[in-house]
Amino acid sequence: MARGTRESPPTSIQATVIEEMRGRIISGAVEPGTLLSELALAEEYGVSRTPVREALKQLQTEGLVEIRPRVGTFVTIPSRREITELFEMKELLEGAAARLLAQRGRVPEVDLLEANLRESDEAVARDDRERYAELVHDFHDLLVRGADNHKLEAHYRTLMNQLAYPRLVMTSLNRPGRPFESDREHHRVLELVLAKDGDSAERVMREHVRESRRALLAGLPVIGDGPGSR
Amino acid sequence: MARGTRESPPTSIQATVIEEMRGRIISGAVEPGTLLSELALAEEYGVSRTPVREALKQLQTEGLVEIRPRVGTFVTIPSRREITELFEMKELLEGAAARLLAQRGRVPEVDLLEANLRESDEAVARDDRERYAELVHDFHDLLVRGADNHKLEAHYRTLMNQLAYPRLVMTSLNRPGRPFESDREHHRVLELVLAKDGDSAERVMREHVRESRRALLAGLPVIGDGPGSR
DNA sequence: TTACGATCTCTTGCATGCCAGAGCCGTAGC
DNA sequence: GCTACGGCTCTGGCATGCAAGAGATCGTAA
Repeated sequence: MARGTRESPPTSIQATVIEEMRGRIISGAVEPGTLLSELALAEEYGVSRTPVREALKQLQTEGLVEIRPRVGTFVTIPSRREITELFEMKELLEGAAARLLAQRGRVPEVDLLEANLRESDEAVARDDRERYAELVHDFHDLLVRGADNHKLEAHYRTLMNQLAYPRLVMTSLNRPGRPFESDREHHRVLELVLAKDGDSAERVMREHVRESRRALLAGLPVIGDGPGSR
Repeated sequence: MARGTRESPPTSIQATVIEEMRGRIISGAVEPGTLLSELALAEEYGVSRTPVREALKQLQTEGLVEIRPRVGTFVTIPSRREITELFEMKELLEGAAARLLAQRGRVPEVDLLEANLRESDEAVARDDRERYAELVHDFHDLLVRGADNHKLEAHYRTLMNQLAYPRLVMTSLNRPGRPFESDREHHRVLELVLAKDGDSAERVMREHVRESRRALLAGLPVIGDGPGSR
């Protein structure tokens, strides 16, 4: 599954290729639909096709590329349906994370979340959307980590990679008033977590995800449906 | 992701190996901890190491095997912690599936679920635990499919494969009275789905999963903690 | 001008060979 | 008897070469 961090010592070639390519895809450095030739990548990285091939195969299972046998490997173009599904999963998993975190009580992640919100308030106050986007990312990341369920975390990361989320956050934050609302919603969630009210924390977190999705899709150009909407 | 079914025409060698090995692992035909040598498997299937290697790599991302570089590939031994996490995810995803299904209204899967419960009642009545175990599996499968969210379904399948669930179901059903309770809980869930009460369907489904987990762990021998509990 | 077809090129799938790291086992020294 | 060391064997990591399928392209014929 998506291991965004960790493991620097046993840097096998394919692990390097995986991280590199994953970074390019989720950052948008390579456009969806782009052909990723094994040979071209191998030459670019100065390695043989084998590790590249294995890296692409893993990225396929992560849903980031699509390997069409004997044709080519392409950066996945998410269909509208898939995006909807991904947001459903985001809502689901983050909601669950909020619940689990609330059940755990005061753990280090909660302190970090409080610090995050303090800085978020400042960023919103001075309308620093760039910085606030980072803080939003950190907030959600901390929440999921705080749930202390590695499976949940791994699957969450995989799904968010498919959304290429970092690119999208800015879109939603550019809507007037959205940063302020977002920040307030974060506060409500954390309050409920501190109150150890798992049920409510989950519910409010879900609402927050739905709101952010709405804000995002409203500011997004229409995306052509990919071929794979069944 | 785990594609349990589909895709017979483009049967590449590695796809064959993946399905075969996955089947062996989740059915318990190979013990957890077993060494899976690339060379041995290649000879067994009469192919070269390459497709075997790629198959094992995919099974690793599915969490079914663990590749220790330069050492060997082993069937994953889930730690107690991982099992707990997997059940948390099961509760989460099946609960969400129940909610989503309830929102969809009367779809074909609902009819199939009703048929499933009719047969389940009979199986329980005549104490046919073998058959009832199958029906339980179908029930949960239908529920998740009925949620009509491919991402949810794919991740659910992956997680359940890690649990090697089919092997476990019988354990819980051997507890006196458990089949009857289980069947009744299924009925309650479906009733709420039919009433389109998503909130309650999710809540009851979660309770059901927790109950089945309890029944299962109670009848299970203590498993030694794997090394990989971080 | 258009439609069809052969060919040609690019793609991945698979086989094979070599290499380095890890672990094991036997042996030698204490 | 115990410990430490050295080689041996097994493991996967990687490089490379060939084959087959898919798609584009260009020429030819209607």
